[in-house]
This record gives sequence, C-alpha cells and structure tokens, in this order.
Amino acid sequence: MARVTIEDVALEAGLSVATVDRVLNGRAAVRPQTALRVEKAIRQLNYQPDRLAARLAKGQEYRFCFVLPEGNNSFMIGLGEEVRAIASHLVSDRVQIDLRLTDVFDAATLASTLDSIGDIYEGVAVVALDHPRVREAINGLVERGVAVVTLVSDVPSSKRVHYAGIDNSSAGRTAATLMGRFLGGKKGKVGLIAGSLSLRDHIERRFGFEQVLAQEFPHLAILPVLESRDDWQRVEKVTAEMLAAHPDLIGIYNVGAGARGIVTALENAGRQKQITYIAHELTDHTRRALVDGTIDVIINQNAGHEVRSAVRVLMAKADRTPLIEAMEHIRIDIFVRDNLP
Amino acid sequence: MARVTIEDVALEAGLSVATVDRVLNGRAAVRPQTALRVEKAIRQLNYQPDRLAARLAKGQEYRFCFVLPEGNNSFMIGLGEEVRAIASHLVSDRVQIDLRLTDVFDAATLASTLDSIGDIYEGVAVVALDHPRVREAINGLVERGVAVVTLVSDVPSSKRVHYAGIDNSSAGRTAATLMGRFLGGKKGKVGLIAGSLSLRDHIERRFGFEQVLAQEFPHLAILPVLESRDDWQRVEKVTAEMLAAHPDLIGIYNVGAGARGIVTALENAGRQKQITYIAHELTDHTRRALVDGTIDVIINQNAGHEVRSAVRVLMAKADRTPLIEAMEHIRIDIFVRDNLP
DNA sequence: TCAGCCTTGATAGACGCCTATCAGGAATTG
DNA sequence: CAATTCCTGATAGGCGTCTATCAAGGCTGA
Repeated sequence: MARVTIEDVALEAGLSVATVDRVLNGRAAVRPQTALRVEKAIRQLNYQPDRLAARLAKGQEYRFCFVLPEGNNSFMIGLGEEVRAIASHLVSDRVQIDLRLTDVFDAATLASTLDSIGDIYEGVAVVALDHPRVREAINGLVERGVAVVTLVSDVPSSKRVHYAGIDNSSAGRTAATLMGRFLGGKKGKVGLIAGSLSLRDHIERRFGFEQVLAQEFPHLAILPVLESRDDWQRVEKVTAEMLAAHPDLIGIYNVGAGARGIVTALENAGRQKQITYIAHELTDHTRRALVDGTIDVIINQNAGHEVRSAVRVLMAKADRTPLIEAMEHIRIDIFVRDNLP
Repeated sequence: MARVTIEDVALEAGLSVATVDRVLNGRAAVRPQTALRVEKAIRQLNYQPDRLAARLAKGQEYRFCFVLPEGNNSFMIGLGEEVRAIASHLVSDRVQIDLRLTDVFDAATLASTLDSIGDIYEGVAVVALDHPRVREAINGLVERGVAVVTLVSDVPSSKRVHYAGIDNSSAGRTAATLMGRFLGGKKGKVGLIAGSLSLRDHIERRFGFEQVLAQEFPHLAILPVLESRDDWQRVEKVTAEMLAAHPDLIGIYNVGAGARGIVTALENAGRQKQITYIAHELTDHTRRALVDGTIDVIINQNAGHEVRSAVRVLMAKADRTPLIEAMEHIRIDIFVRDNLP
C-alpha cells in the first residue's frame, strides 16, 4: 500500500538506484539489456514517479509569458484579470506568469514583441493576429525551444503546439442556426457587423454564419458586412444607418465587440423587440441587454477556461507530460436569459 | 528572484526556523507578539509556502471515494469512465480515487453504502438521492470529518460542502425558452417526459420548464408529465401513446434519459420534422439524432468537468486551501447541430 | 598484457518543509 | 528568591527524487 519508490524498483531489478535513475532520466549510457530489466521492474511494481519529489529536487520552475492586447475591450480586460488570478494562485506551485500587453492588431509590433521575449520563458501564450510576420515570430520562438500556445485567436499555419480557444466557424454556424430558428419562417433581412475583417476569428464566424444561413434559411437575406473596428461608437453609427435603410431588417449578428452600440441604436429606433439580435461575449453590458430582452442570445467563450487551459498545456509541454485532450477543448457557451451564470 | 523560504522569513523576523514553523503550523504555544513578528516578515517578503515541499514532507496522500449509480445509463457510465481517467492521471500526484457502484435510487441502500465508508477517505463524492435517510448519512460522514461533495444531483439540506453539477431548474427554464422561441408563434401542445418524479434534478427541470412556458409562452399547452423510469423502452411506449392521442403535439421535452425511445416513436409516427424535440445529455444516440434533425437541441452537463471539479474541491477542502469559485461553476451546455464537440 | 573505455555501484548533498527532541533562557508563580 | 512553567533556539532526520563524483570491475584493442 505504501508508495513504490525508485529504491524498490532497484531492488526488484537487482540493480542500483543510480542505474535506475539513469534509465529514467536517460542521463548516461546504459546497456540496452539493463534498461530492459529496469523497465520490467517498473511494470511489475507499477512504479509511478513522484512528481512532487521530482519537481522539488529539480528546483524546477515554470515561467510563462502571456501576450495580450492592450486597450479597453471588455473581453480582453477580463482575460487579463483571469491571467493575474491564476498567476497568483499558482505561485505556491512554482509557476510564474508574466503578463505583457501590446498592440496585437499591428503585425510588426506583435512580431517584435514576440521576438524580444527572452529565453527565460518555457512557454508563451499569445492572442495572435494571423499574419506572416507573426507566424514567423511564433516559429522563431518554437525553434528556440519555447512552447507557444495561441489564445482566443489562432495561427493555424504556425508551429504553435496548441490553440486554446473556441472553433469560431462553428460559433458562426451556431449563431446562424439560432437566428434562423428564432425567426421561425419569417422573411426579411439580416445584418452582420464585424470588428475587423483581418482578424481570423471574425472572418471564421462570418463564414460559418453565412454558410448556414444561405443553406438552411434561404428566405433570409444577408446584408453586406459592416466593419466596426470593435469600437462601440462606430458600431452604433453603422447600426443606426442600417436600421434606417432597412425597415424590413429582422436580425442582427454582431461578430465582434462593441455590442452596446447596437443596443443603443436599437433603443433609439425603438426596434429592440422586433429584431432578433445575437451577440458575442458575456460582459456587463451584454448581460444586461440579454436580461432586458434586447439581445436574444449571447455566444461566449469563457476567458477563465481558456487561460487555465493554456497554462495546463504549457505545463504539460514543459515537462513532456501527457494531457487529457478532452479536457482542453474549449466549448462554445450559449446563453439565453435563463442560464446566465 | 529566488524562492523565499522559511529560512528567509526567520532571518527577517530575527527568529529561528523552528519558531516560524510553529507559527505556520500552529503546533506549539508561541507568544502573540512573536507570532506578529513572523506574520510581518511573511508579508514583507511575500513568502509563499511551497506546496510541493510541504506535501512531500508530510507524506500527505489524498484518498477519495466516488459513489455512483450502477446500471447501464449511458451518462452514468460515462461519468464512471471520467472518474477512472482522472484517477489514473492523478496517481503521480499522490491522489487515490476509489470508485464504488451502488443502487443510488434506493435510499436505504445508498445510505448504508455511505455509512459503511470507512474513515480512510478524506473526501467522498456521491450522486445523491434527496431523501432524509441519505441526508443523514451524508451528515454523518461530514461529522466524522469527511468532506462530502454531491455530484450531478444535490441534497441541498445536507451538510455537504459543495455541489458539483448544473443548476437544473435553470436547465429547465432554458429548455422552455428555446422551445418557445423555436416554435415561433405556433399554437399547440407540448409533452414532457421525466425519468422519475422522485429525483431532484428531474423535478427541478420540470419546474423550471413549466414556469417559463406558462409565463412566456401561454399559447403552448403542457400535457401531463409522463414517467419513464429512464428506461428507453418505456419511453418509446408512452411517447407513442402520446403521439397517437395528440395530433396537435408540436413539442417534446425529455427531462431524463432514454432519449432513443422518443426518436424511435417519432420515426415510427413519421413526425420527426414536425415536432421540436429537446433532450438532455449528449450520448452517441442523442448526438446522432441531433445531426439527423430529429432532436433540435441537446442540453448537456459535462461529466468530465463535474468529476474534475469535484476532485479539485475535495483536494482544496482536504488541505484547507482556497479555491477559485468561478472555476467550479458547472455550466449548462447547449448543443445544436453546429457546435457539437 | 596493459592502457583505456564502458557500464554499474555507492554515496553524499541538495530541494523546502515537517516533526521531534533537547537545552537554555525568559517569564511567572508562590 | 527559588521553583516552575513557558518560549524559543538549535539541530537531526526524513519525505522521494535528482545530480554529481569516485571507485570498481569487465571489456576492448593494440
């Protein structure tokens, strides 16, 4: 019942602790047949190395860096808070997490930030713009032996080890299905507002949305996409214009941030109740609008889960430990008024 | 930059390591003013005890027991697998998890199982029937110093430290909102099928569902609840009867298991496409039916998350460590065809 | 046959904390 | 003021693993 230690293994194999250790950590040359004896003993005793003792002995510390967008986007601010929360929680587990804010929307700036990250880090998590320059910077880190995880927004063509975020085209498709079903058989126009058409996540959401809407709900016409730069004042302006131009508008899908701009525009036009409005990300503003009934559905990604998943993956990669795949899948949250947390 | 150790604290406070340790672990009597000096030094140096070293030194092991229902309910089988998975994953972290299957639907059996659990466990997680006998058994464990977490189904009136599961009345309300919205303004009847009306989770789902449907969608009539005992053959039978009796049935909400029975009944009647069907729990069967379009929405609770959350809570309770509350909230998954994992 | 290499054993010390014990000084009591 | 009791210091040994070093054989090749 007591713990099986390295010593027990050595005894069982008729070898010394030193040799067993050599095999376990592949440090010095050991004859193949000796290694086999060790492995056999390990299997027989079902030896499980004690991670605690190992980490203590190695004096191993994890140092990770999270690179997030600067600015006042509610979601990103929340993301930063989650990073800080988990960071202070993990100090006593010998994990140190630094937070670096930068202009991730500018490829050159982001890339040089990544380039400048010293090799003091075992891993880096980054909210990444999908741009060749950024891809190269990520690959550079990976080649220097730093594990890189993309967060929220992916760069699939890079060598990052993992993407901690939702499947955005799936999110767009889900929005379309809900939009179509909520509208019943009603005919009319649907408007789509995106933050920026150079951000991969927004592109994918739009793509998924348009695909399903065109295929499953052909009676709904999609208006040309409006760009908002995730700025709620601009969102309000373009929405107001759209509302004025299309009296038969019955649905709005806001792919990016700035949801409050749409709320204001809808209220000003007095059309909150007639228009089905689907937004992304649960914030104070969107939450209130959902309860009011102005927003019908919020599609959300849980920032805390994403951050913690990124940390787990980075830790696993740092000491080549297996991870439970299913645990790292970030699900798409769907909120209606009734299941708000 | 190096780690702050107990020795540094002793130095800073002008005391010995022994005294600092006495304060930290409250072992022997220490003069209040001395304790204050230690605490001040700890704050100044921002000392964080090394959890690894502490656990190693104490030779601390966590032993937990999970009590789950026996039987062939897909969801519960999946739950058991998740327990096994996390158990084998945590062996190297000095956590041992035993799994015990019992008839949780029989209060006496479940209670005596709980009573018989020796004090070898620091914590117990149980899928609990809400019954006075069971409540007493839980309280008995708690009084013997065992941390108890209810899993999937709660016993709110007991002294359990935590409930790892979804808010079922919220799940019911969500189902109602989706049902109402999906049906647009259509008038007709909605059927409700429950596993057992003595299981708390089913009662709460029903309650939430009826509440919202009556209030928000008064044009939809709810048929009397049918009991299925979570047996799909019985589900099929009662559904077939309901379909025959009500040609104007336009919605079905299945609160419990046995979703496949409804699928078969709907197919036999050829009314899959005309009836909006909302089911619980993502399994192979429900998944297939969702893709087919027979099921319109699946409301799910993620068994893996529930199990892992239960383990985290038990660990935190075992060594009186704080936990991140928000992290332990189990969300309600809503799946349509487009966001299946 | 001897130098040199390869493989293995033995062992010490570290990682940061816990537990226990003993001794000496301080504070309290009568 | 002496006899207790109370606090504190010093130190050893352990938890399971890693790292490093030295020594002892066995083996190879010239």
